[in-house]
Amino acid sequence: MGDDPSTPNRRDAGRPRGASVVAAVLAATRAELAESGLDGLSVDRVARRAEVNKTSVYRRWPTKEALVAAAMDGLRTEFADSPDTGNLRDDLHALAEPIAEFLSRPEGKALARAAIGTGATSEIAALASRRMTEQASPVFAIATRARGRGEWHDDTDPQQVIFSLVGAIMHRVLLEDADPTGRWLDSLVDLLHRGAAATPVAPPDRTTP
Amino acid sequence: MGDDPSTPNRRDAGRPRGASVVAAVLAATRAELAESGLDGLSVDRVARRAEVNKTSVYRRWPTKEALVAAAMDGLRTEFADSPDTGNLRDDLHALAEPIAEFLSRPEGKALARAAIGTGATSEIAALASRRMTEQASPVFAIATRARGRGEWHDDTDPQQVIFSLVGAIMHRVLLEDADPTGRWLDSLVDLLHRGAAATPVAPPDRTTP
Amino acid sequence: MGDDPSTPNRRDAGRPRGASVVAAVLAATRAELAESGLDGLSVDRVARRAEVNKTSVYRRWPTKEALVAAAMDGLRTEFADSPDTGNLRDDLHALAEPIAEFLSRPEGKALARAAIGTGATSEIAALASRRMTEQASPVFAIATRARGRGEWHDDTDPQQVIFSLVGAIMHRVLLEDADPTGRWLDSLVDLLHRGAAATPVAPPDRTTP
Amino acid sequence: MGDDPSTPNRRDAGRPRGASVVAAVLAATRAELAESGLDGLSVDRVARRAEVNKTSVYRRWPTKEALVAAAMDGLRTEFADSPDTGNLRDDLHALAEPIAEFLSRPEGKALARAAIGTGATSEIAALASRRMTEQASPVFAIATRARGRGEWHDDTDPQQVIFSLVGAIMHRVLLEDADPTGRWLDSLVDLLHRGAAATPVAPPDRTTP
DNA sequence: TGATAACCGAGACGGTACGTCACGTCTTTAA
DNA sequence: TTAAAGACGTGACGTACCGTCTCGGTTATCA
Repeated sequence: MGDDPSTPNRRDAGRPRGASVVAAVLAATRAELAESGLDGLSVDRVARRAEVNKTSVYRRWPTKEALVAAAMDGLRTEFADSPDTGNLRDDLHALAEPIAEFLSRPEGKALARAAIGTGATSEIAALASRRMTEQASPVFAIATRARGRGEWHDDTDPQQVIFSLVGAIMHRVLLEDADPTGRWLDSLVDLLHRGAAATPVAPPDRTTP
Repeated sequence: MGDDPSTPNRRDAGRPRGASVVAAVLAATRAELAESGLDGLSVDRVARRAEVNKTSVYRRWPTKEALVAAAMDGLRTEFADSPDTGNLRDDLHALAEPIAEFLSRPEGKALARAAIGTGATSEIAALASRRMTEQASPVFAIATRARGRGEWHDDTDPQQVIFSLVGAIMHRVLLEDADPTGRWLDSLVDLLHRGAAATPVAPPDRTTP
Repeated sequence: MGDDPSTPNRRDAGRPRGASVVAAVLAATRAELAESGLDGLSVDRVARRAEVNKTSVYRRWPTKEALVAAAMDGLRTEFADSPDTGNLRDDLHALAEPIAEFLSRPEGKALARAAIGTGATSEIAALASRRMTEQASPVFAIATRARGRGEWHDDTDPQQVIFSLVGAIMHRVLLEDADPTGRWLDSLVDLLHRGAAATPVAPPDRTTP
Repeated sequence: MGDDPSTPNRRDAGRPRGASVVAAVLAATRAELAESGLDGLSVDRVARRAEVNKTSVYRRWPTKEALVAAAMDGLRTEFADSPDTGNLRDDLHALAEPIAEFLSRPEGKALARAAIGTGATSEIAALASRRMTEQASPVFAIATRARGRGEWHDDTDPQQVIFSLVGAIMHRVLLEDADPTGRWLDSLVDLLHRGAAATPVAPPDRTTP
């Protein structure tokens, strides 16, 4: 006794949490979310589906929010790096494409719905925002490159471009229930490209003399 | 059976539905919606708040959806007529402004959240879409006028302009929890104006020779 | 309108309570009590057994105590009138017999256990006391009659006689798990009769000269 | 595994059981029992109060019953020897007094309640019976002495006297929530003394010639 | 004017889910 | 081996809403 350096601040005592439980619950949560939406989501059913006890769910995730957020956190789509295609239009398209893809998937839709449905202050919305920010960050690099090439309109806020993009896609996916397919997305990117570009842009498919 | 003409085909017998009940319930619904959001909404509480019996609520609106839709139907903002300002940019701004205003109000937010949260097939989303369509319809007139003046870019789909506008505003209001204020909205309209316009647009504040 | 005397203080509004529910629940409660004892009693199980919803149970009986008390209230054994047999000893026996019988039955045992187990201030104990008092009241009549015949010992408190009687029976039934059968009860009554009587008492079966 | 003397034939290896754990747990159990009664008793709370782990409780006492029984076993009141006062009445009083005293104390009450509440077949009831039997055993000596003095009524079963005594006290303490005070106890002993005695007994305060 | 039919308030009812608590078993690390 | 720590399945707790139902009492309209 005395200045015992090995103070028993045992932080790793006790039976460790079974990894399988976490996985099963989160998977079940994602499945339920995709099927029934956020407010059709019941902890009881999630637990039943994961073949895990309700208390085991509550032990880790004290609120439904936290559970959904955790489930969504596992969705980390790898859409981080958008390549330098050499021109603004294709850079924007490369940025938009994985976002559209993500929001087309049931889980992506569910996350978006949940984020919007629960309000801006919710944990879920925060998560979604974080995701979006991660994804949106390349837009600054794109803008910088474009500006270097004289392609960027000075008055354009890069964030506004990306948010318009995302907003339009969300509108299409969540309210119109339509897919953000290739042609549609092309057209949208063209629209915003013209808005962001310094000079008039030739129509993409018609050859200019 | 029988061709008795005096058969009591009385369709309008009985005590008529009190109008006050409708008003009270819808008002209570709107209030609860603004306070607690869509899934914090309980018929029991609405009825209690309206000082009306639960049965009287269910008699008219069989589902929670229908109730919310009816409540929202009373929101008819008068944003139908956008004037002809003589140029595309201001036409677009005149179109965007009331939308932004509507989505800033608590009830507007609530409607948007509800529409998105309940899924694209829901009655509420249908209502929201209808509202949006009503509001968006002038965009075709705007496009036609602009085309007449040689201001409209041929490849631009008017719908896509309006949906980008709405989507960007929704993103700002519902996810970023920020107001779509004058400067921000100006900037957004500029962006989309440039996208929709046939020719390069001079920066709004710098005079070009 | 005006001074309407028939003020709508409708006490009988609403759907009337189904009598069958009450009966089923109380029966189930008694059965569970007899099987599992007081703290083996679960509202969940009672409801399941009665094929009634849990909420329907809670609607009427807010606590487990109240439920048990109500169930026990249905036990009103008809042991109110003890006849005048003409002598003290038989009067006492006539008083003791139905008590012993009641405490031998499973429900009687359960009530006694519950009353004692939950503490003297509980609703159940109050009920048990009431029952006991109802039953014990004839002891005063018995004492009065006996005093008239010169059979009652002046210093004896009638209540103490009845409480000794009940206490002894409870001890036998609840702690020794033995039946208060005829011979044993005879003997107990004899003991207390001698204690309560003014003069020495001859043994019941041996003839005195 | 040869006969290596230094082979750890460790029969006493491992961490020794801390004696303090037992004491702490039993003390906590008694405290909780007195506070919350038998079914307000939770192993979790006991462990927390004793600042001991739940596991350590279960290691020693596999059931709640066993725990309570063990806790009660520490109550050994020293009421074993009742002196020979030379007459039956005072012998009985000397026997009754410590019993009444024990049942007045909170722990005594708790034990009695627990014994009755858990049913006759429970470990606790067995313990209580054992206690009672230990305490009651002198009644045979008392009866024998009284019979020697011609004071004992032949038909009286000594056990029945003691059980009536105990039963009456329990009734008073557990159901009436009253103390078995001196005067009341005197009166009870008188009643049973008269019942047990061979000859009529003079009132204790009036002198007979 | 009176029957008829709908409205309305009140509340019972069977469900489902909520989030919490205690149980007793188990698995792990530290002493 | 014991102890502390805590995960885990089980099951009950008491509450809140859901949507349906059965009542009694109230208005209207129509015969």
